[in-house]
Amino acid sequence: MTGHSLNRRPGIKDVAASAGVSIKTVSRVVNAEEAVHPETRARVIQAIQTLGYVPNTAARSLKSGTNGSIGIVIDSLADPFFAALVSAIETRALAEGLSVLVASSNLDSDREREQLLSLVAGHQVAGVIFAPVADEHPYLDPFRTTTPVVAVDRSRAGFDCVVVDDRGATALAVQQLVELGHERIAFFDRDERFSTIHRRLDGYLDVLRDAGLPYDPELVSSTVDGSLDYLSEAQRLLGLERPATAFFASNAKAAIGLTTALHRIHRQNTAMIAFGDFAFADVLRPGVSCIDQDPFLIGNAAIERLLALREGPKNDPREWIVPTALLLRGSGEIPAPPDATSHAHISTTEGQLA
Amino acid sequence: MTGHSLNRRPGIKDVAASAGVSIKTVSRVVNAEEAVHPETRARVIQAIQTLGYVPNTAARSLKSGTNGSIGIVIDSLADPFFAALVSAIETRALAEGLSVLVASSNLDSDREREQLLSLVAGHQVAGVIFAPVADEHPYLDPFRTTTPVVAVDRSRAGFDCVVVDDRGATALAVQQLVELGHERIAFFDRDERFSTIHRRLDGYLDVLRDAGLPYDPELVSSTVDGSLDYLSEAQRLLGLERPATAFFASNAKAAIGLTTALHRIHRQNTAMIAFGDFAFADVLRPGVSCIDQDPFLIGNAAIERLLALREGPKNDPREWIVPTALLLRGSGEIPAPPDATSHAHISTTEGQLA
DNA sequence: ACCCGCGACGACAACGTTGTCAAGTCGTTG
DNA sequence: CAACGACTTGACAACGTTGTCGTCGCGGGT
Repeated sequence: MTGHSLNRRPGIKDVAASAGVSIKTVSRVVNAEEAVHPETRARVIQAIQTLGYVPNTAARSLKSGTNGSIGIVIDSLADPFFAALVSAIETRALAEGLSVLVASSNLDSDREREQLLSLVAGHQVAGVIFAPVADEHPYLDPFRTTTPVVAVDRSRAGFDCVVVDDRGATALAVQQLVELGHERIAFFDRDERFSTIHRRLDGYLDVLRDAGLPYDPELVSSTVDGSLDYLSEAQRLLGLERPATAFFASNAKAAIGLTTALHRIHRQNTAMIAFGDFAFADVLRPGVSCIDQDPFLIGNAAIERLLALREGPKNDPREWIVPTALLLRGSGEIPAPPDATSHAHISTTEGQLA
Repeated sequence: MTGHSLNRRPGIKDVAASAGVSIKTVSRVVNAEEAVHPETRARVIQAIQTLGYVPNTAARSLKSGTNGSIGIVIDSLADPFFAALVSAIETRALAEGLSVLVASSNLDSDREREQLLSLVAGHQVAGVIFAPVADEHPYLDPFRTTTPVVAVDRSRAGFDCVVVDDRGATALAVQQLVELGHERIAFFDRDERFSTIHRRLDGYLDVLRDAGLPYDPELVSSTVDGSLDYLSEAQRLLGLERPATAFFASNAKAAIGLTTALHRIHRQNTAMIAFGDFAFADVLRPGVSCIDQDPFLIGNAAIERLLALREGPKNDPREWIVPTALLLRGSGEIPAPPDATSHAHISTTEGQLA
C-alpha cells in the first residue's frame, strides 16, 4: 500500500510524481508559463490528462488572494431583465475564464450588504457587478482599492455605473404622446424606493412643463408596499371627470399589469408606452410601444468596464450611458380622442420653455 | 511601525490579537461551537465587529475540502424558465447559508463537461444541480461519492432527477384537442437533441394511436440547426391538402414563434396548446392554452433533494415528478372546423387500444 | 490529600497551490 | 579552458483556516 491514486482526488503532487517532475513545474504548466521545456510540458500534460487533474480553486485563491470568479448582486433572477443581464455577463466571463457567483438582494438593503460582503470579503471575488439598493455602500470602501465594482441599472455616486438615460428616454416617449394631442397622460407606478423611477418621473414632468401642460397628481399612480391593483387603478383614471387618454408604464411590471387590465376591460385601444421591452409586446393588438432597454447591452458594458478596471489603475468613476430605443408598435401612436378635453388648453406657463 | 490594522484586511489572527485569545478560539466562535466561555465569546464577537472581520472562504474550503456554495449548470439564463428555476434555488440556498455558482452549457456537451468539472473538481462545490445535455456523464463518477448531484428538466439514468411528466402532460393536452374533433394536429419543433421533446412527441403519438388517428409525418415540424421559420412552416401546414386544424407547440420558443406567426397571418383563431407557460399567454386574443410547468416548483424540489442528499447517505437515485397543470385559456378549446376533413374517419387500428 | 473528569483554551500541522530564490545544465565566447 | 548567460528546474515558505491533541485549572468523590 504505497498510498497511490485510488479513491483520492489527484492533486498537483500526484501529477508531479506521475510525470517525474516537481510540483512547481506542474504549476508552471497549468498556468501556461513560458519557462518549461516543451518535452517536459508534454509529459506533464499527459499526466494531467490520464489522472484527470483539475486544479483546486480554493488553494489557488488562497495564495493569490483573489478568486477566479466575479460576483453579481441583482434584485431577483426571476425578473427577466436581470436574468438576461446576468446571462450576458456570464457569457463574457466564461470567455475570460471567470466563474459567476450570483446573489439576489430582493431589494432589501440589509440583504444587499450581507451578499456584497460575502462576495467581496468572503469569496474574494475578482470583481463585483451589482444593482444598488441602498443609497450608500460605505462598507465596500475597504475593498475598493483591490476589487473593482460596477453598478448597473441604478446609478450611485462613487461607482462606475452602467445605466440608461431614464429621464431622457422617458421624455422622448411622453413627448411622442403629447405630439399626438394627449394632455391627460397617466404615469404608472411612482415608487419612492427607486431612483430609476424617480428619474423617469422627472422626464415625464420635463415634457409636461415644456409643453405647458399642467401637472395633475391625480394622474400619477403610486405603488404602495410594492403592489398596485392595475385594474381598479386604470378604471379610476379612465373614469375621472377629465379622464386619462394615454398611459405611461414606467417599468415592466406596470406594463404587464396595465396591459392585462386594459385588455380585460376592452380598452386596449388606449394610447400606451412602456419603459422596458417584454416578450409579446409586439404580438398583442395593438402592439405595445416600448422604450427598449437592452439587458445584453447593459450587461456587456458592465463586464467590459469591470475587466478594464482589473487591468489599468482606475481613473475617476463615471457613468456609462447605454442607448435605448423607442419601439413604436401601435399603442403609442394612438391619437388623443378629439373630444377628450373639449375646452382649449390655455398655457399659463409660457416663459418656462427653454 | 508595529504593522497593525491599517490597509490589510483583518484576518483571524487580528481578531485573536484584538480579543486576547488564540486563533483557534476565534475559529470556534465563528463556527458557533459549544465549548467557549460566554464571556470570551462576547469579547471575540466584539472584536470581530469592530474589525469588520469576514472569514476567508478560500482558506475555509481548502481545509474542509468543500466550498460553501452549490453549482448550477443550465442551458441559458436568458431562458426565463431556467432563470426562474435558478431563482428558486438561490432563494433556498441563501436560507441554508450557501452561495450559488451559476454557469450555462448553451446546450453544448463539451461546455457542459467543462463547466461541471470546474464546479465539482475546481470549486469543490457542496452540490450540483444541472440540466443535462449529454446522454452520459462518466466524468462525474469520481465525485459522486462526495458531491450530491441532481438533474433537472431532463432525466438521466443514475441521477436523482426532478422533471415533469412530459409524455403524460402532452398526451393530456393533445387529448383535449382530439376531443374537440381535431384530426390534423401539428406538432412543432421535433428536435433530436432533446429527450424532453422526444417524450413529448411520444405523448402526442400515444393519443393519436389511442384515438385511432393516423400518424402523418408531414404534420411534424423539425428544427434544423436549432432554428425554424415558424411563419412559413405554419403557412405550409395550413396549406396542405388536408390542412392542420390544431397546433401543439412542444416548447416555449415554438409557442412564441408560432403565436407570433399565427397572429401575423391573422389566423390566431386556430386551436393551439403550448408546453410551458409564458408571460402574456393569457392576455393574447384568444389566450394561449398552456401546459404549465412551474420552474419554482422544480427548482425547489431539486434543491430540497440536494440538501437531503447532503445529509443522509443516498439511497438509489430516483425520478421526482413535479406536477403540471393544463391551463385552458381559449385557444385550446377551439373546435375543429366541421368541414376540415369531410370524409369520415375509418379506424383500422382497433385492437391497439389499452 | 489524592485522583479523576470535565470544561475551556492554545500550539501546531495540514489543506493544495504559487512566489521566491537558488541551483543545475548547456552552449557560446574570450 | 574558464567564464558567462540563457534556460530550465526544484526546495521551501507562505496564504488563512480548521482538526488534532495536549495543557491548564477547578471541583467533587474517595
